[in-house]
Order: sequence, then C-alpha cells, then structure tokens
Amino acid sequence: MARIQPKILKGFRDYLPEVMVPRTRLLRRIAEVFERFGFEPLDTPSVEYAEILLGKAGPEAEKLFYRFNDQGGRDVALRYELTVSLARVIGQYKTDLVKPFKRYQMGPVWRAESPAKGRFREFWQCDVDIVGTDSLLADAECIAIDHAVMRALNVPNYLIRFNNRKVFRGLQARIGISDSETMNSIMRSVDKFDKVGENGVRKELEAIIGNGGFGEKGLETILEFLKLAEGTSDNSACIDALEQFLSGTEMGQRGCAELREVLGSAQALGVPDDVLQIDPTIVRGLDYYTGTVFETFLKDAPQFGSVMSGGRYDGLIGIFSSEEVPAVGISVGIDRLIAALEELKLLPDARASAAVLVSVFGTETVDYSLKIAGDLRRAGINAELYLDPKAKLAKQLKYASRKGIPLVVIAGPEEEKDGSCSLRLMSNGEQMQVKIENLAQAVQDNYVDPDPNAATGRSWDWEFAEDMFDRVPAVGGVYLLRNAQHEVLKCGWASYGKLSETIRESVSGEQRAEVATFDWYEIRDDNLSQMLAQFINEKLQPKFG
RNA sequence: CGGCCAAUAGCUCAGUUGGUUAGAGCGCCUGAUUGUGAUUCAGGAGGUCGCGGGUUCAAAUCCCGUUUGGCCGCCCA
Repeated sequence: MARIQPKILKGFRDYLPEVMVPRTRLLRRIAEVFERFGFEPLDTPSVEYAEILLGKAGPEAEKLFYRFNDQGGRDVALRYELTVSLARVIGQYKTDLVKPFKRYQMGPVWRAESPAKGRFREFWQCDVDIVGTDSLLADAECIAIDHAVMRALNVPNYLIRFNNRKVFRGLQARIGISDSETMNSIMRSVDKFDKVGENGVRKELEAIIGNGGFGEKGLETILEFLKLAEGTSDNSACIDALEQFLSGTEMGQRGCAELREVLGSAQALGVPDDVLQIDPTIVRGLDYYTGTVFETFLKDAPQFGSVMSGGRYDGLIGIFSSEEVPAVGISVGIDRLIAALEELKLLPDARASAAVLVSVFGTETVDYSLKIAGDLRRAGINAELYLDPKAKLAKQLKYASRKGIPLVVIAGPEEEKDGSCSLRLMSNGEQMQVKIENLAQAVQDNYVDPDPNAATGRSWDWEFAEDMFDRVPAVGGVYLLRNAQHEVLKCGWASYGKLSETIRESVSGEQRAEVATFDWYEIRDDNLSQMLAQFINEKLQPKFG
C-alpha cells in the first residue's frame, strides 16, 4: 500500500513546539495587559452562516472567503476576521451585555487569497475593542493599551503614530470633494505614503484625478497637507498647524479638537510624549474608520510595517442592531510582531516547558527518581521525568540538551544512599550535590527564565542601566543598590506598582556613577516593605543612607 | 488569474553532450572496557530521482502533459 505523503495545505502552517513556546508566552502576556485594562475574553465559532460573515463585504472580498455547504446544505463560511462576529454578539445578546462592552479575542481567521511572504490563508488575529461608547476616553485607553503592550513585551524604540479621520474629512470639505467613493480611494493611496513615498502618492492621486472629483489644485493641497507634520515632534504644535490649515471646515475643527483631547488623555494615562506622534499620513486603508486612527511601528524594524493598529469605527458594529453602535478597538498583528521581535532578537528563546529533567539512573533507583519528580512538581517547578529507565545517562543528557532543558537531576545509588542528588547545569556542565529536601530551592536558584519579562518576584544583579528599569515589573517591594564591589549602597522600598520608578529616582546624579547593580524583591505589603528596608538600613548602615 | 523559475535522502544541494549498484555536507540512530550532552573517531539506517506518458538497446538526464512549491504582476492589507 502506498504511504500517504505528509504535507499541509498551501498558506497553512504547523506551529512546532519550539515556535509555540515563545508564541504562547507572548500571547499570554498580551492577554494579561488587556485584562489589566479590564477586558474580558470572548470566543466565537470559526464557522458561521455565510450571510452573517459576509456582512457588508463587497463582491471583491466575497471571493476571499472559505465558503461551502455543510452536510445539511447550509451556506456556511470560515470567519474572515473577528469583528463581524463581535457585531453579531452585540446584536444577539444586546440586553445581556453590560455596556460599554469590552472584550478581547484571539484566534485564527481564514482568507482564501494567494499566500505570499508574511501572508497566509490561516492566521491569527488578536483584537481588543470597546463597544457602545463614543467617549474619547475609550480612544485614549486604546492608545494606552498599545503603549502598555509594547512595554510588556519589552520592545524598545516604538512609535505610535495617530491621526483622526475627521481631520481628513475636513480636508475633503476643503477641496470640495463630495463623493465618498473618491475620498476612500484617496485615503487608500495616502495609506501607502510610507511605502511609496510622496511621489508614489502623487502618481496614485493623479490616476484618481482622471476619474474626476478634484483637480490639480486639490492634489497640491492634499500633498501640502500630508507634509504639515514633517520635521516636528511637537504634537500640540502639529495639531495647531492642522487646525489652521483646515480653518473654516467644521469637520476639520472637530477632528483637531478630538485629536487634542485624545492626546491629552493618553498623556494623563501615562503614555510618554516621545512614543506618540500626530501624523496626517496615517489614515488606515479600511473604509469603515470614522475617528481616531493609529498605527505602531518599531523604529529598529520599520520594514515590518505596523505591528499594532486600530481606531474608531462607529458604523460597523451596528449592522445586526437596530441602532448605531459606536466602537473603538485595536488589532495586534501578531505574526508581524513575532517576525519583527525575532529579527530584533527580543523573543524569549525558551524552547522547553520544563525547567529541569529528572533522569532515571536505572531500574533499581526508579522510585527514587519518581519521588524527586513528584516533590519538584508539588513545589511548583516544571519538571520532566525521563521515561526510559534503561536508557544510558549519556542519552538522557543528550535529550535534555536537545530539548533545551537547562537543568538535569541525576540520582543514582550513591546519591540515594545519603538522600541527595546531583543537579547539573547544562549550560556549563557544572554539577552540585544537593539534599533532596533542598532541591526545589536549588532548582529555583539556578533556573534562569529565558523570558526576560518573567516576573519572578525577585531578581539579583541587574545592571544599573536606564533600559533595565523598564523590565522591572510593576510591583512593590524592597530594592538594594550595589557598587562594583557588590557592597550595598542603599536600601529602599516602593509601594505597589512603583518599584521601577522608585529605583530610578532613588539616586542623585553624582551618586549614580557609583552604582553598578541592583537587586529587587517583590513584597505585596507596603508596611512590611517599609519595616524590612528600615531594618536593613539599620543593620548595614549603607553609604547613601 | 497572467509571466518567470524550480522539484533528486529528514534539510541544503551535486549529479553537464543519455551508459554499471544515484552521491556529498548537515541531521538522525548505534558503538568507542558500563555514572555525564551539544567537540572527536568508527559504523548504520534512509531515495520508484514530484506524478503520468513518449523517444531510446538504455532516461534523474531529452520531449509532452500534469501536480506542487518559490519569485514578479493583478488583488488584498
């Protein structure tokens, strides 16, 4: 009988464990941020009635659906994106949902288009939306979420460029275009500004002129408008310039007022000014955005395009409801983001779930190894047991090495005799003898989580450098500053969430040169933190008091 | 959908006027006096040369068809 060839469909992918481990960590971290902002998860079926999913998709988009008849002859399709299902949920459970409805949803979507580099037929979307409020605070929250996600993933040098569609509508009024179809194609062209540059946009616009709607003068006005923000990093000056340019158009004035309000709220939420940039060339290619729009770029990897983007779309969610439902949301381009982080070497290189492999020396000592593995697991440590007691030790070590498990417990008859075991560090081959009652502690002390974002609750010997502070999780507790000789210079404490900034602000300019490293310990009780810091200061009498 | 290119071991590929039993590197498995991995040495497994047809004494090699993959364009973001 002929063997069936193992193969997968074009445009579909396997996620092997080595890519799945960092991927799920990343997704989990993003979900944590969403939940920190009070969003709940939602999931919906991947197959729905075609009439629902097709929604208001035009005949062009319809071709891109995986659509078929099920065994009962129903006309169904695989979901094309997540927003339509959200709209259906809003319409279907209207009275049950608390408004504004805040949900996040991560899952695969399917598009029957031709696969290309970075474009697949099955890929993940990761959406977070606020439905049912037109408050601009929601828009500002979205920008704050964007910023928080980038922070949580440890991304350096990102820029959130944002704009407001109403500003563009003001421009439309200014030029005197009334046809919204023309305006949509103009926006699609402008959206390519980054990719094709000013001249590319000019060419595209010239092509549109042929179809009527606006003339040479309008084209120059558009290009002039697009360059308003060029060279300035001062956002409020930028808004002023836009406002002046669009004076006399009601929509333009409203757009600028919204921009100003969202910017102010985002700043008040703690988004620093230098990651935010007003940019009139950001319009998003999709037709349905109505207000705030934004995109996020990595300055160190701009070729990947926007890794996270979103905006307000007040007309879309209401298609299954009787009234209009305002909404604002973000979509994380998870595949792009992973590709970009990989390029920048920012992906945790964790390949194994296990922190430690418990090897099995031989059939006589199996139960001893089983006990050790059980103890480690009860202590909350991810421990893998080698499953073949007859395998040579060399083979077991090789197994750990190939899987990227950093620690191996070796427990033969010699160790069993005195209730100990050997703990081997695969990174350098070092081995230590440990009593089994101390093993869990020893594993914890020697396990370096490959994910730099993992909040371990305590950490030692962090280099006292500017970029490290951002990696201290938002917790409270006690910290120690040390000099190059590892002597304690200062001990302090921070209340919940303030650890990072407290450490940063704890030394004066001249003291700073002396500080080499710092340690921190998470403590959830401020009183306890304070007492502990006081106690340490009394005991050690550190130089900086 | 249109154009160009490719398809030989798990992976990357060599194999040239058609000629014995199709090769290399990497990877994988086993071993090098029995308690130590990613280095070294020895050995081993693994291929109907994408599939179908044709030309020929003889095809991985030449011809036709077909399928799959890649790049460009169209489309989509």
